[in-house]
Amino acid sequence: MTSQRNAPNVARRNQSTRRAILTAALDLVAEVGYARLSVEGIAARAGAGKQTIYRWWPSKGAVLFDALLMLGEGQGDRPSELPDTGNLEADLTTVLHATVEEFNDPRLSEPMRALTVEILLDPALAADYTERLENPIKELKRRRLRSAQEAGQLAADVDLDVAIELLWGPLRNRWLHNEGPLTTQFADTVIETALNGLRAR
Amino acid sequence: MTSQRNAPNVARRNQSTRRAILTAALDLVAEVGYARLSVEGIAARAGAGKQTIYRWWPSKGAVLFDALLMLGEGQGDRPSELPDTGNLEADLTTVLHATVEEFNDPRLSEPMRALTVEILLDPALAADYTERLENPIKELKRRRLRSAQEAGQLAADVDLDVAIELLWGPLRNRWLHNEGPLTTQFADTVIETALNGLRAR
Amino acid sequence: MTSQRNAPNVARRNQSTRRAILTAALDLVAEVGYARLSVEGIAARAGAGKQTIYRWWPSKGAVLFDALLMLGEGQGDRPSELPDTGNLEADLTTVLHATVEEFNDPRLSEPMRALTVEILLDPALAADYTERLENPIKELKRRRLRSAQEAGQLAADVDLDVAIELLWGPLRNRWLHNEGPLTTQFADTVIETALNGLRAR
Amino acid sequence: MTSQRNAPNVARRNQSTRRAILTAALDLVAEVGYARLSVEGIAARAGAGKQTIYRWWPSKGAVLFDALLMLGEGQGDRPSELPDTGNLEADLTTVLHATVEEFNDPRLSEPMRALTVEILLDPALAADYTERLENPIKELKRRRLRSAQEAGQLAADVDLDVAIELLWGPLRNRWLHNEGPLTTQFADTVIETALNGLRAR
DNA sequence: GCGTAATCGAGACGGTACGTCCTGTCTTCTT
DNA sequence: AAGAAGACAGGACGTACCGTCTCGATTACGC
Repeated sequence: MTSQRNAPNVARRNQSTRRAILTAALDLVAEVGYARLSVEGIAARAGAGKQTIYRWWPSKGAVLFDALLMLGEGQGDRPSELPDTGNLEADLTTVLHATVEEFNDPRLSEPMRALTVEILLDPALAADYTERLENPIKELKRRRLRSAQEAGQLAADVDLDVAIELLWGPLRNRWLHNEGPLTTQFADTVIETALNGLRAR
Repeated sequence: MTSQRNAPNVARRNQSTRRAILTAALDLVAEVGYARLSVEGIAARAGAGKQTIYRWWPSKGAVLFDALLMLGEGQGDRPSELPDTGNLEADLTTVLHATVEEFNDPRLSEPMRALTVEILLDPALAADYTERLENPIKELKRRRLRSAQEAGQLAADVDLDVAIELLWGPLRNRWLHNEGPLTTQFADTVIETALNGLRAR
Repeated sequence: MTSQRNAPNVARRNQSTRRAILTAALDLVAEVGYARLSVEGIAARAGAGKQTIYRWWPSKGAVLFDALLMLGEGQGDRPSELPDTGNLEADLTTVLHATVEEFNDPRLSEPMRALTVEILLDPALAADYTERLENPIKELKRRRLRSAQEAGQLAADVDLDVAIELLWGPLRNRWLHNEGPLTTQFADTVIETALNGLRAR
Repeated sequence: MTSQRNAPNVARRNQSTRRAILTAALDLVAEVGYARLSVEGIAARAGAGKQTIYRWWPSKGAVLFDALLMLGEGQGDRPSELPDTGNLEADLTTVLHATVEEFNDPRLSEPMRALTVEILLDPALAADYTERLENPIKELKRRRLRSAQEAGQLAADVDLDVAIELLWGPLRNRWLHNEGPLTTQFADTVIETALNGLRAR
């Protein structure tokens, strides 16, 4: 979280403590699950005082959010563009297969589910999440689809946000609501069905 | 010895207390939101003892679930079939417009969001929900789509579950994650796009 | 403490828990001293929840007060009169020697010092203490001195409250402020000096 | 190597900061009472760093002690002798009336009560206090009483420390334990009773 | 129609965690 | 070096709920 109540002096922040807290949060979510995750537990595990957590984060959800961002930074990801080989279907397959993999990795999946739930309960956190993660990623998707549209691979009158929802939504839903196994084959079916439409022709 | 600790005598159950508890749960979710809903609060509001709640429901999520079912019964809904006029697109429009309306009604929407969150956190509740609500409803959808398929309005090789996801998923996602305004126009766009597919032709 | 904020149901009070808490308070004062005594510590030692303490007592000082009263009850004391043999000086000697003994018993002395300090800081507790302990005891003293006055052993115009202060005050001060050793000999000197006065004659 | 961690260079001490801290301590005791006095609060009020306080004083009681000494210095008191007109009773009356006045002045009384409490809890502070304030003052009292003894106004066999206690104790007790109104009349009664003794004659 | 057994309201209880306050130490930058 | 500022680990505060557990006081059956 960037915005704070009373703006502690960020320059003096102890970075190793920050890392210890974020790591502890990830570890604990993995170990005991989100429902039993507590600020007290994170502080104890990190060897930090509770006040140190409350100084920098407004809620345990915000800690988890930063922890996930840290995880991402570590992997050097945050690409500035989605792949664009000129073949939309192939590129979507690449991207969604990677997503399937992430969703199936408990190290990522557990804290992401936890964060998602927290976001459903905490509008402030939701706003932060939308701004810092969802919107940028959605913009990447939008750009890729616009490029496809210009290349004539996507119908000109398609609403790109609806297209994004048709392509990425089903995967997220299966994951979040445990509505079935997350397989690359499912991703393939979704892509094909969304591109071709349901209608008989 | 048939009687167990966990087998209270349903016949003796006080129905007016039951209703008071479910009503209190709905009222409180509306008033203070899900995050601040507590069993203690429900009991106090309902003029009931906490034990009475714990005797009949395993969690506050289960109370909320029953409360929503009660809400539904009152409206005499629970149709045994989705409308089937022979025109799939028209029927989908009818159904999804009704869904839009439900999602925009705070009396239904707030407790439904709360229940959804609880389901994400509580596998036992999730199983109950899947069995008692989600599966029956999904079966209705599946039947309507199968009928369309047989009538040649849907491609023969379409996976019906994926089709359901493409048609109903975007609405639920917008609602659950507050990702945009829930309008009948959005529903129309989704239906059209899903039926026709994204591909230029 | 008798007066409570929101009057919990005294009839349902768990007496063994009450005793456990009071005993724990006494033990902890003896072990770690008053400065490090905490409600949290008492609860932990007693195997009780903190709320149980806060339900029945407004402060740790009040717990300590009740603990001391319990200690007194156990010893079957709380005499309804001070000894009155007809010989004032002898009776005062008896009483003050007993007081010296109490002050020199760490089991009583430590919690009493702690309570006294707490009373200095907490007017509500002070009022309770005055009403339930100090005033009754002072009345006993007053009665004994009045009897002596009527027997012609005390000057008729002596203010009894001042007399009490001259006789009992020095002992309490030595004890509370650690101003010297608490001996029976000191008590004797005080009695003699107070009775005879300072003036040369 | 002479310099130690615990030996700050007194010569470099910022006197205006020292005064600001002592003044803040007095102000805060007056405003919020002793129980809510905190080092943090003093530092904030004084515009000083907490470390500056911890560098020069071992406890908040010590700060309060110095603050009171500062208050005394300002009034130019610290007499080297108690008044000795040859009339003991008159001189005692003069002195105790002045004491009554001090105890009734909240500017002095509040921090003195606070300091007294702190002394009861902190043996190190108690030792300091005894050495720097109590003993010198007691020596003044002892000298005045010895002079009276030599002048034949006090019985030759009277223990001077007990006499001091009989004369000054009752006033202090009334003040510290709020045991009644502090009036010059009370002081007069104490003096008279202590000098003449309780015994009928 | 009368015990008797379960439900019910009430709420005390042992706990866990909350978010806040303060302690005493430490670090950093300023004077 | 001392000082202002304030982050930090830690401990305790007093509160809110959890889920379990007694308590009488109503019920509503089954004999």
